[in-house]
Amino acid sequence: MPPRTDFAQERCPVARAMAVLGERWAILILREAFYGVTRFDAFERALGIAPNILAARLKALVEHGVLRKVAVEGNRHEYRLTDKGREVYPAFLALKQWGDRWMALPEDSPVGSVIEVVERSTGRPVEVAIVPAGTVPPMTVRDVKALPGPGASPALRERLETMHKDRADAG
Amino acid sequence: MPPRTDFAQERCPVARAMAVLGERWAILILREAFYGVTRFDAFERALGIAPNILAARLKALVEHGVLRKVAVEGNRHEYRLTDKGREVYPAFLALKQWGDRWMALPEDSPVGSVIEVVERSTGRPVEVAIVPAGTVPPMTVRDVKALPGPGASPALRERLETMHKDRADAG
DNA sequence: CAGTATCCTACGTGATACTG
DNA sequence: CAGTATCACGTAGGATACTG
Repeated sequence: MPPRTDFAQERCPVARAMAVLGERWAILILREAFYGVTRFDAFERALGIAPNILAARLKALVEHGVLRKVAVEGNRHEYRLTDKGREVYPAFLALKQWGDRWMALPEDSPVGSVIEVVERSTGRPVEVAIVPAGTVPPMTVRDVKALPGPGASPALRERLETMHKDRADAG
Repeated sequence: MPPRTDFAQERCPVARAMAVLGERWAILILREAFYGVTRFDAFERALGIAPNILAARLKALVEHGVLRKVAVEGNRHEYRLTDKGREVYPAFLALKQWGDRWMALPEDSPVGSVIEVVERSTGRPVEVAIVPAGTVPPMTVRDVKALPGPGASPALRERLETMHKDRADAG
């Protein structure tokens, strides 16, 4: 039986990226990580994912160097973003932008997206764009903040608020 | 058996995006489309994908409105990018950038990436960046050109050249 | 709290052969 | 050329129960 082609060995960097990020849950786990989640059970509840598959996905992400597993007091662990993981953020944001624009559901609020991402220092909304290399100051996930957009549910609103409080910086 | 959770119904736009793009072959099919491929057998050869699965993936992409199937003379067809499909490009480029930086293989040329994307009008290399919304002129896949980078194989070089010749514009 | 351990199923994938 | 038709397989995903 031919094993499915291993994209990690492909020449194309996008194929290799998808070997890590293309798995259905990977990006959603990273989404939570970007929003500040670090603990197993927090991922579990936020995603509604079975613990066995969450464990498998986290393990894969750690093996790929996107997250690191850090022991904290009392055999607890935290899953923290690495630099490699943090740099997924532009791709993530690009996907969010595309999803907002092109994958809206009929029942979605017409007024706007569920989450708005703004520059942390100025509060201005940000976007992902193709630009001539080196012409704009680099901005990372650390420079931005997720705010509840017009379409956000009360539950999401609360989640985002508690997050910003907890956030000591999960570097 | 509970069907796997349908990401297309999720609240998160990224989840919905991944319902379409997260499937392993989808992005690679789009890669070829971005590089100008439109015909079934051209996708088949470029990707080394089995015809049945290519057919299934193309069908899904058409259903999602990312490609359109256009009849041309002599029961031939072309798969052309829609606006929705073209706007995947920033996300694609972001993934390429990340793959180039973080998923390099040991045997990769240390000198640079296999494909370099440059602004069509000026020849300057481009990149994807997070910017304050509305501060840069929007650039699309039509404004850029893929060139063989330092690490490109002769075969790839030739593919890119013939592409740029063929390219009448697959809108 | 942070996972393992089982068991199960559907689907994405693959090879190959065939058709209008 | 542009696919469809079979058949088969592995594995991500899921439910649930259990452990240090």
